Amino acid sequence: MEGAGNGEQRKGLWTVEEDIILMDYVKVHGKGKWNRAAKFTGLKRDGKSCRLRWMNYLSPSVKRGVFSEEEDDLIIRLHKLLGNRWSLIAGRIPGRTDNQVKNHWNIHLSKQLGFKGKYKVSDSSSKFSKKPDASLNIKLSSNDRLIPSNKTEAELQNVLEGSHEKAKEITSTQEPILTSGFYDPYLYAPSLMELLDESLDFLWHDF
DNA sequence: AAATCACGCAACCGCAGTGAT
DNA sequence: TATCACTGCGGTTGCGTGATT
Repeated sequence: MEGAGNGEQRKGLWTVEEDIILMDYVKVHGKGKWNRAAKFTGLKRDGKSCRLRWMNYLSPSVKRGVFSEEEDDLIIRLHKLLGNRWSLIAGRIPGRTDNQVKNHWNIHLSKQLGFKGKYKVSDSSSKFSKKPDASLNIKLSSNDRLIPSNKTEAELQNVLEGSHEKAKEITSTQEPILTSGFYDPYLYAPSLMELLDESLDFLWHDF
């Protein structure tokens, strides 16, 4: 990573001043239109960089700190089900971003589960070179998603959405508990994990 | 104390999908 | 319908820092 950019675009780590400018912009104009945000604020960053900074760091919904065992477990289960669909996995783990989940997987969980080093694409020409074991009856969608062959992508989404709704029901019937200013869903871990197991059973039935 | 190594994380890159014109 | 701008995603890179030699 280079420091201050040569000319127009700045790259590398964000400064506190840049963070404040971006936060102020979002406070007033809301999220989205990141290219416009970059121009409007005068930040020498492109829209993608602004978006990434907000999504992964500045957003108040981002939970920081170490991953709990429950989160690890959830990631492992969801990864088994979904493959490297980090955004989908992160979407089921409140407060965690796809980047966090991806990093955590590559650094900790892949080793823990005996993957050889962190996952690397062996052939740069192939974005998704890590194909599933052919002996497993897995099909790949147009996006190379891992989907049990007897389930459609829509079914998969429905089940996950259903789980999400159920999870909301479960959590809404219990007293919300804040940990360090963040709502900690894993205080409800038993119910949520049972729910996930149900979903996994459904998806992998006859698989 | 200095050099080296390994790890963790933030950020970049390229590509694909989607919506607006 | 075609084109373009924007957004989102996954893979990868490289910096910062603590541990080890």
